[in-house]
Amino acid sequence: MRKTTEKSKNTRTEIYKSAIQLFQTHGYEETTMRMIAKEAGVSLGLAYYHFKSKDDIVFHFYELVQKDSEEESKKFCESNRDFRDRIRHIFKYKIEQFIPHANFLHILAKLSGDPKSPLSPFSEESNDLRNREIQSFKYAIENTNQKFPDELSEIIPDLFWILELAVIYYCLYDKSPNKEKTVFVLDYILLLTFQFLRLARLPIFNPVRKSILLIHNKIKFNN
Amino acid sequence: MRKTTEKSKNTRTEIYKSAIQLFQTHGYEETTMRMIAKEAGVSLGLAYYHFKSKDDIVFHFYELVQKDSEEESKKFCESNRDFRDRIRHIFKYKIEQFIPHANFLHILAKLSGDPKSPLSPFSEESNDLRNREIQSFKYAIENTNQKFPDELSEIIPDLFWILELAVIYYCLYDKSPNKEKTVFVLDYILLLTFQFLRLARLPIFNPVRKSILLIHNKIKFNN
DNA sequence: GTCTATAACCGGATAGAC
DNA sequence: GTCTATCCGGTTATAGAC
Repeated sequence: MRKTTEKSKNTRTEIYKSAIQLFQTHGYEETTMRMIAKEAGVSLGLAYYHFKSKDDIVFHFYELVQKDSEEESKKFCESNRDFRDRIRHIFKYKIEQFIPHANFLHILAKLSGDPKSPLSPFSEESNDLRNREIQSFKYAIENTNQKFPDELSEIIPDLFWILELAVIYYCLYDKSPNKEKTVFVLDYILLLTFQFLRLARLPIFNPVRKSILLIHNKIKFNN
Repeated sequence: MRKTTEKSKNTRTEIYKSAIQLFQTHGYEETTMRMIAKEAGVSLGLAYYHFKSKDDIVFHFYELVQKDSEEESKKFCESNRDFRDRIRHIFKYKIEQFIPHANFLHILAKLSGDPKSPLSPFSEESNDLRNREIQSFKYAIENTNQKFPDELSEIIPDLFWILELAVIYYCLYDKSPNKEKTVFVLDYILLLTFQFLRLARLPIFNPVRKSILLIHNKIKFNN
């Protein structure tokens, strides 16, 4: 499946674009691989040569979103030193990327819900994707004035990754136009998070921090 | 699809048992509806008469688990007044029910991940299931000596339901034998939860409680 | 309403020729 | 890399028996 020639790459892109367009207009389930192939002007077999399954196309969509939001967040961090702004931007940007594709986002949820699927946030195949996303949060932490609870600072990126997962899930279920419910809730989720981070530095929080560290250490989802 | 006769009920049960048994031994994907029908000694058509899809069998499994754990938790609450014990028991019991079925649990995750599926925790169809589960937590709160943060006490059942959701998800992904990783982590999750509940009653937590209430009010997943 | 039997549809996925 | 033919299994349809 190496993409050596330029032509091959174009074909793959053509198939991908046809698929996404059909997903948007007809919905995922209603779109058949045969339709995708026809729309892209190629044979069914070729579609499967480039994408090993229908789901795989959605996985590719997710990869592109991931790559894009990574670059965007890096760029944003360079021009902005405020941790809260950085975090808010990472979350907001990802949601915005989802908005035009509301018609087939539920497949993301379905796929990621299956531990066997490469799209599962805990699968082998998405290790790379996950680590890169966590890396974005690590990046956001650097060169910022934000103070973190001492022992927790190491695992803050992981915690934010989990929070992001939760927000994304909520977003996938969100039926409101332009995901406005998610956007609204997000602000308060972040408010809560930062309120909590501030309190978590207090001495009375010692046992809580200990528990969190212990749990995190046991779970170790990012190898 | 009304089950009037005893015979019909038995047939349905037979199909269900055959299916579950095959799922356990061969795995969900490897088990075909034709195999299930054959194993149950009925025609393919009849299998579809009793279950509208292959997924529907898994949904039925979840219903049974839910019903069973509801009754069990009610019974337990009658003999035990300690809130922590009650909560721990609800969580543990559910995990234990999953253990023998580790082979096809990933389908639960997949189904529930799809907002369109009746198994989705936020879908219309599972409103009833969800409300009953939340009811279990409400039941656990009654007649107990546990103190709760004032304004939060109303929404504590909902919060525990979300926590349970998270634990179940972790459990579904857990590959360790007999879900021992989940069982281990669960204790610390609950420890953390109760540490937090205790702290949440302090005055410095006023703004945090406010945020939680606001978010909960906006989300309103249980209609 | 419950059940059998069988054929057919449909679409995801694969094999193998070129 | 690309195509055509084929498989496979979930699902549906039909026609009839009790």
